[in-house]
Amino acid sequence: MVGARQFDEQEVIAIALEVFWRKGLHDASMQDLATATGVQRGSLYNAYGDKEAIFLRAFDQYAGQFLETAGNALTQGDAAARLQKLFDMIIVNMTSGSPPRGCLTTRAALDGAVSSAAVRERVQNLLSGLEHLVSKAISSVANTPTRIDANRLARVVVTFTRGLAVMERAGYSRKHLKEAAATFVDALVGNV
Amino acid sequence: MVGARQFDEQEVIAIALEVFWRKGLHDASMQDLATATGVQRGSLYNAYGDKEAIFLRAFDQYAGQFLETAGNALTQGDAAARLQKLFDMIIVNMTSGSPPRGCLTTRAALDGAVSSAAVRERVQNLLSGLEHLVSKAISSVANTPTRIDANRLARVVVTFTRGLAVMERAGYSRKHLKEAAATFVDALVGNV
DNA sequence: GTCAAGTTTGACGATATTGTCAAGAATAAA
DNA sequence: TTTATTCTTGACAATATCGTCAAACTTGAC
Repeated sequence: MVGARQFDEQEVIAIALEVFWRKGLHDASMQDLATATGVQRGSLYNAYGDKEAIFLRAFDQYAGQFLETAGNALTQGDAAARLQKLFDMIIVNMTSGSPPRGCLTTRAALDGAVSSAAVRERVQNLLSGLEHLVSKAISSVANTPTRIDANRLARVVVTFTRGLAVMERAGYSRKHLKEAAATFVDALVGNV
Repeated sequence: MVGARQFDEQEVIAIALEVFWRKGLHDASMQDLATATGVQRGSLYNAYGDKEAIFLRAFDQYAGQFLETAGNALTQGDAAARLQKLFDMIIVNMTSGSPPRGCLTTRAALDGAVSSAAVRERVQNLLSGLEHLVSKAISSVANTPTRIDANRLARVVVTFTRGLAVMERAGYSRKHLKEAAATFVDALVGNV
């Protein structure tokens, strides 16, 4: 191919992910991305079309990593331990950095600029993917009789993770979030 | 007082509340507020100073109504019934309108423009106010032995309400949200 | 080396939004 | 009715975006 691209796409998308994570899809400008990546605005437009396209690439990369990590967290121990590990992972994920960067997915879901069907779809896919993992993890624990349907329970768990993301933005520390998650697991276990 | 204000402040704030509810603090412009209220931008600047000041007035009005309604929902029946009523109220609140307007508080918490300490403080106050109401409602139910501390449980309940708000933005219908809330209550009750 | 194709660059016009201000209008008090 | 005070109005400058484009540049293929 002639006229080769002058930048490393992997790196640019990775940096864009950080920018979106910090500022959100709406608040991150093309100039922000250009400055952070060292690639001029015009080049980014040429390579990807628009900001949303860059976001979608970054989000897809993030979603893959996230679901993989979540899947790993959900493999060991009984139902309570699995959920606890999942929450630990998610809470660390959203409270890392200084200041904490929050949850990319939740921010994307709430972003006013999400008139875009594509972004909404990615968010839904990630959440339903997580729901599926949780449901499998719960129902695959051999000796845990489930009074409540695993799918419904999984939806509650996913919804609670979203709640944690909001509470983080409201000012809750990692410690507070972990305490809330522990209480949640404690309240559920033995009654499912 | 000479040079009297030409508009009804109550009405302007009420309309501003609707605009912020629809668009969020960040996305609603002064021009949006001017158009919706019929009051010119200059007059709004003169009367309130800036957009955030208008938001704070609108939010304070909203928060008062919200907590009052929440308090009413939490007064009848056993713990499960009270929580169920609270969730019903909150879900109806966030799924009203077409398209659904979502949750003002959650949007404010996630809004990128919330570098403002004042807005964050209002959000925290509303959430802790709700937490307090829930805690009181749970612990005041006479014959409900609480294995888990009422305050901790209340925090979990509030966190879950925030999760519902996110799921609504992700595309969940009123029906889906009610089902999730019912499952949540079902899973908790009998194990608290 | 030459060349064609894709990439980069810097500038341009178009919008949108903010906050301010001077001049005119309206009002309640004297 | 006069007057002082406050409000309203429309325009202004300052930014910050976006998306586009022609010209220059780079690169790999021939």
